[in-house]
Amino acid sequence: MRWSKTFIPTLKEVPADAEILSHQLLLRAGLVRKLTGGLYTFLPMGLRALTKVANIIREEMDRAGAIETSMPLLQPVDIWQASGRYEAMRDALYKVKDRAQKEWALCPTAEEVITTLVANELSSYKQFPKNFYQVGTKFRDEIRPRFGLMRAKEFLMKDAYSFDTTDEGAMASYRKMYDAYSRIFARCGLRAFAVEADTGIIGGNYSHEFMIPAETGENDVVYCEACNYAANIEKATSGLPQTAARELGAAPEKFATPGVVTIEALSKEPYKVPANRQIKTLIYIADSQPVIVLVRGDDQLNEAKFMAKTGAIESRPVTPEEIVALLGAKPGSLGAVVNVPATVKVLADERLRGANDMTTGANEDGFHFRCVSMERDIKVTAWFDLRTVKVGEPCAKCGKPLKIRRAIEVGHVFKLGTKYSVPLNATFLDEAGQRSPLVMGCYGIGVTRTLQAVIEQCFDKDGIVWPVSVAPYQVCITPLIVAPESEAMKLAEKLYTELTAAGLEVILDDRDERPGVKFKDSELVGFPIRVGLGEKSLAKGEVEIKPRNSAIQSVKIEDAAATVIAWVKAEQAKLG
RNA sequence: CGGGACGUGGCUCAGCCUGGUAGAGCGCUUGGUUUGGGACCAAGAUGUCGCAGGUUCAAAUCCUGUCGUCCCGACCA
Repeated sequence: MRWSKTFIPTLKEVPADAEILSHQLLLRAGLVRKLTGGLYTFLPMGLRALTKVANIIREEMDRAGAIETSMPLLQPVDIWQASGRYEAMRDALYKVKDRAQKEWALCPTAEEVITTLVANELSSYKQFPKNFYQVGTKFRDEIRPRFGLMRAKEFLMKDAYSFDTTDEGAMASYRKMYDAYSRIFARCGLRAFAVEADTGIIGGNYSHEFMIPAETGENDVVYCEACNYAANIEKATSGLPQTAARELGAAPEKFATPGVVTIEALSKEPYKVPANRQIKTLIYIADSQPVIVLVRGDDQLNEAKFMAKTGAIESRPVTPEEIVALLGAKPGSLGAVVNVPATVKVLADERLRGANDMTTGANEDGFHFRCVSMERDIKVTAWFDLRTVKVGEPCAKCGKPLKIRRAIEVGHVFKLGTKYSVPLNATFLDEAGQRSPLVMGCYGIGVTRTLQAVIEQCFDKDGIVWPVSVAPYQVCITPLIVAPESEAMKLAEKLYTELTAAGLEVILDDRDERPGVKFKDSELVGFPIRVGLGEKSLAKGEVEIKPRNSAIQSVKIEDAAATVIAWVKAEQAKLG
């Protein structure tokens, strides 16, 4: 490809509405342009890089035994209603109406479609296991698109769905995808790691997310360097001891706390009740039902855990007005000792189990109880792990201090079980003629997001530094004189032909620009290796070879092609 | 949806407080000089100052509303 014939609108200045570095580089290197919030046009360089990522994924999916398909983007809503996700997806599901006012959904993911296919077409145990995948556009009505391609309304995703006849089979399918994912991200030049994850509305009971460490990520990951434990903070647990038991008074004792409405205020003079001896009482509305949640005063409720444990599809904190109506007191004086309506569930964090001599609100403005025992004085409906892990807490597996870092989620694997196969009737007949639901798994990779994650991880002060596996072109030939009969241009053409014939992807910068402009542009766009052809080096019978990630070297003209080919092959080998 | 910021040529921004002829740099066009790290000189083109109302002799500037963008939170590949 000739630079002058393609379209690479590089930007010298940083666009005002791009905050994070990878988003700025995406725009500055001329990979994409925004149409409007969350919607981007892929320009030639961006599309080539995106296609590279998609093809790496395809190769690894095929290698893992998955088979490629393509499912409709426009889906009938009745299958969404059948799976129960029409409700669960809520506003994230884009809906459109046709001329008959019938409602359709724009594909955010395709469990319903593939399960319907399998239900209709496959019925014998002999036909399984099967794993169907596709690489296609997905739509989500994001509350807030941001960070360029990271969270967009429309994005490219690889989604795969496995069907097995047994739980062990499903586990094996899961493992295959897990391993394929590790290879995919490594081949993209990414340092990815897997963490235990919450399943959210996709469902199932076992799940890992693949994360790219990055300060601009939207996830907090808890990890242990000693034993490799790693989990999304929405799921992570630690090995903290339960609250120590103490001598306990005969009964809860009410005392006046005028104006005290925070844990912190109660921990100070004159009360001096440390936060770890207080019970924090939170009220949520989960699927329109009020629920009381108790965590220790120095702990933070983890809403993802709350959602997962209660199975709620929607929850929110109550309003102050609702609290007064429910418990008779304003926030700051709430507790679960007295005046709790019998219909309201009380969920307590495991860390409070056995705790006594605790202090909590009295459901009366300006009063608290002390000498409260969780077991004796509070009717707990259910105990769960509901707290958020904090940095430095001991690892539950090995006791070493846990760390927390930000990360970008690029992939997610789920063991779904029969969540979709049962309602959508995807069953098989076993050897005995018995009908059972298929055991499913689903596996997603955000392709566009992965592309941006590569940029987020591979850059320097001059621009993108593509791994050869993802680069739009592997080689950039830069003649400094472009007159057709010049020695530089003739040699450039010759090299172009040789390298292309050797199977490399090459761009020839034939623009009549000053050297500085061409060098800066090639570095900004980030081609892995550049061949510079100018009068100075040609006079010595040499060309200049500049890998993007290392120093410039002079090479004899006759060795140029071989050197470049060897370099690219070596880089490819490094990525596996 | 809640909290914050911002909308002025293709891009980055100044001007607004204190109303009075719409600016700079980059980019673009033409000519010339340059030619190994984002050149220089000259001449040009490009704006309903987001939109709609209002105040005023006069609004980019003040007021009201509205739309859009970005940042923080809930959502997720």
